[in-house]
Amino acid sequence: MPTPPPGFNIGAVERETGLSKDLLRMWERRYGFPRPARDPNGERQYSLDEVSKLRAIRRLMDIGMRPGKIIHQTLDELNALADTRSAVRKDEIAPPLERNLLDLLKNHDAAALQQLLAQLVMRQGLQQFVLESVTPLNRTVGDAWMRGELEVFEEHLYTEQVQVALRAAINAFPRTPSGVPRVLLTTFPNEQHGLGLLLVEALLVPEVVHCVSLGTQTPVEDIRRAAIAHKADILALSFSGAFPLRSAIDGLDMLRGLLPPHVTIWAGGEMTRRVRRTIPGIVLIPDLASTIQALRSWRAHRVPLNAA
Amino acid sequence: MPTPPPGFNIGAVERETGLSKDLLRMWERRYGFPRPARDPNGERQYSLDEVSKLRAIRRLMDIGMRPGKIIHQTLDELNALADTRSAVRKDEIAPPLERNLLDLLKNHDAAALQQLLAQLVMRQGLQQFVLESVTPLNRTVGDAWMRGELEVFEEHLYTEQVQVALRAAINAFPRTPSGVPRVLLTTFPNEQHGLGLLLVEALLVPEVVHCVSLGTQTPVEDIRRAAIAHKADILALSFSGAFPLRSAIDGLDMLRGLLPPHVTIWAGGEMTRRVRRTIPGIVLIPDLASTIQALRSWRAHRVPLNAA
DNA sequence: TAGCTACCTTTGTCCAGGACAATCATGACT
DNA sequence: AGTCATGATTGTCCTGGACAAAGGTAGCTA
Repeated sequence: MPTPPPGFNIGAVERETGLSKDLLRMWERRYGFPRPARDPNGERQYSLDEVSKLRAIRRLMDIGMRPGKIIHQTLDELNALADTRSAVRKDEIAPPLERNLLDLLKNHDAAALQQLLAQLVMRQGLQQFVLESVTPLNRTVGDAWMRGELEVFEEHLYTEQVQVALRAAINAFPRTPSGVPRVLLTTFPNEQHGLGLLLVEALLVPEVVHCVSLGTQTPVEDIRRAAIAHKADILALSFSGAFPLRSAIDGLDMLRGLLPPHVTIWAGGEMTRRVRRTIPGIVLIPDLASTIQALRSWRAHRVPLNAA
Repeated sequence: MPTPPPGFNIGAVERETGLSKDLLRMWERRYGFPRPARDPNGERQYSLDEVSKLRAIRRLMDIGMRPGKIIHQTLDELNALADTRSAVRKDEIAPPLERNLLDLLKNHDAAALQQLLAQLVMRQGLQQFVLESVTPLNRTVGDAWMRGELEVFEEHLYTEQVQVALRAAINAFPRTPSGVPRVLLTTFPNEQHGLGLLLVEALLVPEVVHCVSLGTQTPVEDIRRAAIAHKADILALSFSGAFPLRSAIDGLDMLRGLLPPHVTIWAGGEMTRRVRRTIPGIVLIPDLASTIQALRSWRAHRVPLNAA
């Protein structure tokens, strides 16, 4: 049994793209794409090309395009479409940092990568590191992966090394159990990406905020209990781009009803860009920089109230 | 519109319990549970009780029970079942460290917990900390959680804090890019638990080993590429107790075939206790202490060969 | 005793195709 | 400009059938 990568079954594609099985079948029925091969057992076998195109479509939908309009374009056309979106960025001089990073990743030089990140933290300070280095680097790595320029394991290595650098830097700050506000960080079930939590923590810790992270995938009911048990002032939830919008909004609505009104709820991460309307009682954090604004806003409104 | 908690639709239950929609419908057809009410539109509306019981079933399945055997028990009986499993330990005198830890967790005192762990690392050194403190504490927390004495979020907090302590301690060691052997750490897809990787890394780093971790869930083909790209001497894979034995063995066999023979493969974690026979070309690491033995063994056999 | 094989049972995922509600887009009307 | 009705688009849920993968057992053999 030498070669494992002949095709993806529908479950694998669901995991890879974040598009539900039902939806994949529906698109096939309605639009004729994707039209995967079938294995001897009649089950769909998606090719790598199909999965790549699905990812590209997913990405464009995340920024507001409708599937019916783009599903029949070729992968190249879709990439071109995505490019026009970020044309501004493209025209800039290829930033040396990004190139450097990609080179290190492709050479699998973990040590040098680690050193580069540590150096950046030192030079820029933690907050600036997050806002000005990690954010664009994430984007670079994400784009490169989308285009198939990076292997999965190379992207894993990057994520891991960024986490190491962030944890180290966060630990360098003194613990502040008396910090205000008290922020509880976690994600909903089925959200595996914890990097966002760490990024937010890295932004807050220098502001003398008391952060408690539960890691990823806490059930809603347990989030409620945790927020109360930890006397959280703010509950910060992170959602990756692939997170189903509907699930997120339902869960947020439910949480808002379950928690006392003095607990502020923040919802951040890639997914929040897809949210059109405002969600009552929820503060949306569409990008990392907004985290600090939201914190300032909380302090302006809440602290005087409590102190009075 | 505050929150109507009358029922969960099937998508919500999938999120809450991690059981797929297909599976929920299949259980209803086959076992008659859960049998949710229907809304005016004919769609399933699961009650909170049903969701709670589903969660309990899921927990027991995670430790190896089969759904058919337990699905008709009441919620109380299920909790009792979880109890019997750790009855032996119940009788033992609870060591003070364990009691202390559980108290801190139930008081949600993240700061004190953090301090306790940091103190233990200092006092015992990293390796001893892992072997003599973390291992029994993990067990304590796991048992308490199974018994329902700990909330999910309390268990999450513990895991998170241990990770913080371990990362900090690992970072205190100098990077050793020239360390030998070179160890690559990761897990198979569908294995979300990464704590085991960190524990192994914590044991190896003091031995001047060069560790590169890819985090969790790397596809087999990418593990192969990563091992080659990183020139790994040892590939260390971690499996939690719930990991399907068959998948693990197949994956390991395949990897063994894909990798050159001079790459040693270690398989560790709870799952390995269930492995009866030996797997050709794979070194089983049934407990953490064996990691160090395996390392010594590697050094005894391999280094002379390479040096010769 | 330990390992293997064959066979039966249990369990989870996939399939087809129908239905329908929520969302989006458009255009007419105030 | 804003608001409302209308029609098209889009995603989720439904039923009930099929089947393969994993677990478990018993008998055979070294």
